[in-house]
Amino acid sequence: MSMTARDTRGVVMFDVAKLAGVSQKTVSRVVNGAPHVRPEIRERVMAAVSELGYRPNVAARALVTQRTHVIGLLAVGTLLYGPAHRVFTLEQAARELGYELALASLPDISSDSFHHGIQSLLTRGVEGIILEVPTHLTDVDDATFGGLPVVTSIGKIPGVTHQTVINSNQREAGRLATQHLLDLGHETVFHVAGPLEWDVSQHRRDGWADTLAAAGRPVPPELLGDWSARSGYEAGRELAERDDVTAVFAANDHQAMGVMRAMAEAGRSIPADVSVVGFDDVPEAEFQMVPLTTVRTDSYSSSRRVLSELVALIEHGESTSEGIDVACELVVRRSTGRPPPHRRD
Amino acid sequence: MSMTARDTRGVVMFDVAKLAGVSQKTVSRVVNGAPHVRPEIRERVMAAVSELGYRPNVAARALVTQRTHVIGLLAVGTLLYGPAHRVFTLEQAARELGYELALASLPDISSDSFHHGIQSLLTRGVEGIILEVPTHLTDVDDATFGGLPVVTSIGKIPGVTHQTVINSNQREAGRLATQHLLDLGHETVFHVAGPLEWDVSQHRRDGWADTLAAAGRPVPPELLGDWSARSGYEAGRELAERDDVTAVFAANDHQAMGVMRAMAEAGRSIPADVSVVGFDDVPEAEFQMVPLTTVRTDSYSSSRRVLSELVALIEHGESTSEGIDVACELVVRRSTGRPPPHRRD
DNA sequence: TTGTGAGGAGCGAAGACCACT
DNA sequence: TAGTGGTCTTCGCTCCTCACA
Repeated sequence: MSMTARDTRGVVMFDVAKLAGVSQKTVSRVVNGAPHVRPEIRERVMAAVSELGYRPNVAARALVTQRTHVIGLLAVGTLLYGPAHRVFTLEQAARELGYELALASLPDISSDSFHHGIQSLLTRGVEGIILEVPTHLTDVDDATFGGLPVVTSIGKIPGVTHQTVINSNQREAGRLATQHLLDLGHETVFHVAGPLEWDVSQHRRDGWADTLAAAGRPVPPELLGDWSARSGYEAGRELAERDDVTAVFAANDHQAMGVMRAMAEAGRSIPADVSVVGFDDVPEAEFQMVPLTTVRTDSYSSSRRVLSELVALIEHGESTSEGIDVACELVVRRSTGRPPPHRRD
Repeated sequence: MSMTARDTRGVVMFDVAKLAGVSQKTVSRVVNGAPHVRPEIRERVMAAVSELGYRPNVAARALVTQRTHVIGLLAVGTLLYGPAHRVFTLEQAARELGYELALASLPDISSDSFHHGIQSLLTRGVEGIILEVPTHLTDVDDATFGGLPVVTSIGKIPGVTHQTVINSNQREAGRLATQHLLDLGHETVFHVAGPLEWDVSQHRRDGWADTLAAAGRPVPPELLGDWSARSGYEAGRELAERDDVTAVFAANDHQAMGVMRAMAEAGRSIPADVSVVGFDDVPEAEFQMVPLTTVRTDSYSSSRRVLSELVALIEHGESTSEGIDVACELVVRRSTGRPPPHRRD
């Protein structure tokens, strides 16, 4: 008589022990790969485990070991390419290190939902927290995170001790994009920023502004987008009205697409009349009707760094390194070129 | 003397009880909103809870209640727009119903990683499973899922009893797209399908083929993509070589973008020479240099349906409904138009 | 002695049951 | 008798202690 599926639920260690003719403790040893078990007995136990379809109860284990092996991720804007991509690479990195990810995606950028999210993670028993939210939300102290280690790629959080900051070099990335356009001969570069509540927006913008300033060029006021192609389109329409716009750096690829669309609609051709640079290198950027020049960051290795930092903090209570820099790279395609030869003064 | 952050970890119900001057059981009642507690005592307990920063231990609770309130999601291709979007809408829907999502994203479409994923979910103590993977992987029976309820939008799984199938109408969607192109006067429609291991690819393709057949039109062999813009581009280059191609239906928007790129490169203009329809209505589809005509499905309501089905199965052991249809809608933009007037025979 | 196994306590919370009003 | 609150047991597992080769 074989077990039915339903029965499987109720199989506990004791049942396995009984079937294998050993003590429950021995089963525990086998299941956890502990030493001091004769190979013969080990096999007998394993056989009983698979015969009964035994599966250890994580709740019971967590209760006694005081460990959950769960890492909390607090994120915003998970419907956007960047954040979504980040979630999945982090999830994969977590799995590789023997942890699971508990996701709390905030519905909006408010202090309320931030604290809600944190509470929810703490309640779920996470052992560490990854913060992928704007720092300005984090008017907090150690108590907010229940003393857990915190890792973030968005900048140092004042008042929190157990934290590591991964510098993903957004500023440098903004510099790369801008310098590329200047090198092509553009007088200056216009910028369609992301929402300024996001730290990355600020960093990319700062990189842009710094580069222009360093080159002694005028720094035009930036336009603001919300990461969407629509917002890029709207900004693009404004820019298309001015005939001194020959180069635009958008804070992400989707905004850049919107800019390109607006330019096309206004009869400005890309890159002959206007050059456009994006950010993210989304997979389809290369296959736009005008392939998009963009900046790519190594998000995989960044995620892996973030996670190994956090795991080190959790398991040894110490950080393996201080600031960590992640590489970024300019990918030049067809949407950028020399400025048009004839320009009014 | 206030508690430090670290101490917060060790606060248990008994501590709260002591501080409030009641029994542990009473604290339990208050925390769980159980009746038979005087308002006065309730408040006293609440005060103690927040003073100590008490937070219930999920593991202990799960152990005794035999409930985890966790739903498992098995998904593939989570880096793609469609699946990623689905994960986040499902996660939100789960939260709304008081559950959490445990995500297992498969690294590849193999039977091995499928079973690994399932095992991982079962070990995590999920109470139900959402399957977002190709059905052909599921050569399984009830035992595979530990007798847990299963919900899927990809089609009925043979051999599994506790399941509900949400029909997301992919076939109808393929029909919509194809009929739109025929209505515009195109002789026939070419198709760049997704990987045929994915059920949705098959359904969309079937909808396309059926429509052509029903209209008595030739059904050209479909080209195969892998969901990426690159694969769309490659298919597009093949199509661009033929001068009888005036209409293309791509199985997703990114493939459609690749097709458009290839056409542009070959000097075929859109929609004057070639019409292109995509699928998904990704947010940037509207803001492509030629805004993309596409098919949109209501993924939010679909996710909500999937989840409420599963929760009903978990909590009452029964399905609230049989097959469920989810709406889809054609969004006509600029990438489709009448076929070019002059065509060779 | 040193491996190898068994027995018992306890993790934190909830439910059955009992004891007061 | 109802409403309130407390006591004791239990969930499944791991660790500590101890017994046996």
